[in-house]
Amino acid sequence: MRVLCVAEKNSIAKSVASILGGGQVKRRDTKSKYIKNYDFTFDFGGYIGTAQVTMTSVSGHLTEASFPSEYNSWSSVPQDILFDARIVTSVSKNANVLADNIKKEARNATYLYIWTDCDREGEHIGMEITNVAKISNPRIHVIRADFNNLEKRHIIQASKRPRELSKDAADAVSARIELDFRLGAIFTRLQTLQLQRAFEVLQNKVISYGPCQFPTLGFVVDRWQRVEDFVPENFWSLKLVDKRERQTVNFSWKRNRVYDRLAAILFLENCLDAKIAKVVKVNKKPAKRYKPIPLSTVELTKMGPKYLRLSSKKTLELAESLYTNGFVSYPRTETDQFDAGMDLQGIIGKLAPSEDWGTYAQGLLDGNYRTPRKGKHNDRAHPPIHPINLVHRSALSSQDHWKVYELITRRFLACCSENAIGAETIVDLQMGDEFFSQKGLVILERNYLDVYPYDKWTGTGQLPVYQVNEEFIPNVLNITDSVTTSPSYLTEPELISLMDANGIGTDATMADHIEKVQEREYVIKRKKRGAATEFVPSSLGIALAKGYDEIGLEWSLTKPFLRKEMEDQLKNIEKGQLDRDALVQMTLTQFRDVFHLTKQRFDCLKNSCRLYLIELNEG
DNA sequence: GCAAGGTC
Repeated sequence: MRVLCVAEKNSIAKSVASILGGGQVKRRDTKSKYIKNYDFTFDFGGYIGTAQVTMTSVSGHLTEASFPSEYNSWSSVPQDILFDARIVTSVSKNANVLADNIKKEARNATYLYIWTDCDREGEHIGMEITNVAKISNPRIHVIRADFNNLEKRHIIQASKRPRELSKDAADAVSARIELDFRLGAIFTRLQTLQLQRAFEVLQNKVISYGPCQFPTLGFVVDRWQRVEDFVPENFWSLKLVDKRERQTVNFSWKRNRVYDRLAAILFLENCLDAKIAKVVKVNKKPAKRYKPIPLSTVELTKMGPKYLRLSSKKTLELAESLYTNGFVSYPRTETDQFDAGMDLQGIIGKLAPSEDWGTYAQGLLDGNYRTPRKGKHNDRAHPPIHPINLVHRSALSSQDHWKVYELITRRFLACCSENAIGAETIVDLQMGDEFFSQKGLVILERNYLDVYPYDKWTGTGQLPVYQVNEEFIPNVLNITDSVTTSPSYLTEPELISLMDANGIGTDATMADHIEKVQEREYVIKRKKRGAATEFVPSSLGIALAKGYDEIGLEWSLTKPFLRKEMEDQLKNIEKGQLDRDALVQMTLTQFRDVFHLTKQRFDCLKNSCRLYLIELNEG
């Protein structure tokens, strides 16, 4: 009996082989330097029993979609033909050696045991592997492992309880692949050809459309528009100052601000008439600053730009490099909760010899350890990102590698710590009919803050003593006038939050889309004052967004709704509630209308480009 | 020369 096991990536193949094979695993090289074949014997029990096992892997998707070559010419093929042109699915160039490996290893196997990640893409990759294996062995039996972590007991259990691949999940992915491919090609060709023809400055540019890149651009343009539309407004506020015990206490007005000067004067007069302020409430309560939740990919890609001066893309790349070198766990995960079974203190133990956070880690082991908080996500495939091994900064290839490793490690230690604890005093005053209040915060125990410099919690200090019902005459009582400040342009973490909330891209691809809109010169990253960066749309980016708005589609292509709707429907396919072909046809019908209207009203895009690329640029 | 999603 021979069983061929295939995982989504080498790291899983290696781990699973070492669990199932015990110490008796033989490693064979393949023609790919990333992929190995692992041979061992294992008793699967049940109908398979003891078998000779080869465990190998692919490296993500094996195949890619393309049109037959007669559709290659942009200029001679009308774009709308691509709505129903045949799509050829073939093994992608760099996956050929992997496909050959599977064909060869499948030849003498009775079972093909799929060990891809248990998510939607993993089911599809499983189908791709199946199709390739059946070329050399049409009779091979296909089963699939149901696993969501690499704990020994769990993996052994999964090996004895296979299930079938989910056709529904794979169908959802295949719908996504077809739609993204067709629509990307159709609208990219349309926009590029028409705009290149009309504008000299665009002649060498590809004006791509993508269902993720366009909404990404849209978010940047929306914020830019809000900044453009901003009109400063005057507002007025009451200021009440009390001086006692050599402290100056600024009370803030409960109404915060009013936009009418006369109103402010009336409120002030009401206070002045009362002459004295009365303490109506003194509330002392414990205050807490919660430690962070375990680190997911989305959160990591936000922290890079925010705290490390690295782009989201670069942050993820560095984390991947740390992962392949065995320093941190798998960096592409939605999970922000640790499974109860994980030995977190064991990891802390490995971190304890460090000269950077060793003392802190030892403190956790000596009694300060607290169970991490749980976030709301669990992809049932990977744990939150955490350190695997201690590494010295001199052993890493760059300072940036160290910055990311340090962030992941400090985040992990913070997760295993106690919340920061403080004491808060809130004093409420009444003067006439108006109310004022001030808060004093004293930090009592910093706890996780000691190892986690990315969080700041600054105490405002102790307030002087106030007694309830005490009355006093304020030292200062007057009106302040100010002007509202403009919103700021979108930052990278804000953009990622918007993409995340609207289902644009996946955790691992958001950074790519952000990179892509810059590469296409739709969006420009620029430095704010200080270290931070912000995104502004280019003239071309604005022109595209405005132009599509003008066309008057029900949902503009630069808005996130279309993608969000598609995501929801993919979930329905996954649940078996919607047919794959039905969704594809429905969506293509919808986009045929979008295409014809866009083509018919293409002048909107041209006019918009003329305005933003030429006229406004000349001024 | 087109997309987005895996992965190294």
